[in-house]
Amino acid sequence: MDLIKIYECLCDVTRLRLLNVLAQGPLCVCHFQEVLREPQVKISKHLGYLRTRGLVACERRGNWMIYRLPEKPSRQLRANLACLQDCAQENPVFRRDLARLKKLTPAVAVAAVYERRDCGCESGAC
Amino acid sequence: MDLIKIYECLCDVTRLRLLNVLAQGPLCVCHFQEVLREPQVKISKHLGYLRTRGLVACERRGNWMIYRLPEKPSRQLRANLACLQDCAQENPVFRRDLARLKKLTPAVAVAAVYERRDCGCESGAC
DNA sequence: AATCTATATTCCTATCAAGGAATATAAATC
DNA sequence: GATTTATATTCCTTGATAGGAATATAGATT
Repeated sequence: MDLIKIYECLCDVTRLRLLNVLAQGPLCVCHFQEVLREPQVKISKHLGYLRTRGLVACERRGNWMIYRLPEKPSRQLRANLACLQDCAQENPVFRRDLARLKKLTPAVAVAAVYERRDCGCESGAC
Repeated sequence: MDLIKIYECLCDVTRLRLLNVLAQGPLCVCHFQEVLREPQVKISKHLGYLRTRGLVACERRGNWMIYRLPEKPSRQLRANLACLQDCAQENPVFRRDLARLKKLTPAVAVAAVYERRDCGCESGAC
């Protein structure tokens, strides 16, 4: 049952945080590391988990791997992501992540990161 | 994090089915067995799992144990139960369960089962 | 080609959950 | 009090997952 797969993805804090951040727009792994303050393995593994189950998509750009929410999520996924957004509002952990996300690109709107055609990393290579 | 606990409860088919049925009103274990067509251990264990995590409450009435959704669910639980209801609509498994539930008390509205002050079992003892 | 950077994978260990068989408990009935 | 009915718990095995250390890969840079 698809629904189960979705819930399995949602029952880990790290994955919830990833999805919550992704709701603001695509992001590369190195930025997730900064935003969540979690080790690379952990971030990468959980993103992989979400990817194999269709909750996120990704695309390589240079060295960077850009993750995003799927373009056409199923009704069930859409409903649950919306519910998560609702529930995450009041939670300090999620709010802190979003605060750090905004700091990542000072003076630049969060959503604009990828319109600049790089991932925001220093080298500007991507 | 409370939210995680909720999602952990939701990532098992049997528990989803139990919650879906409970959304129609309280029910005793023996009726869950009939509705889900699953063995007693399985039903009882999953209800216990849900109970210890606060997703259902229960009350003994004679030999029967009546389970119900909590009277004052948290905002997060409310949101997720509503989301589940939404998602379950289109799923044949859930629909079949509800169909069996209705058959349990022929000529009686489902919600009326407990207003009759018994659990609907033959002996009428509860 | 050697190196660097970003990301993924492998290997390990520990924990948890599911399912079933068997048994225990608790209340009702005889 | 013995039995029956409804439900819970224990014990067992099996499979899944999380986390981290170490290593591999893939692309960019020099």
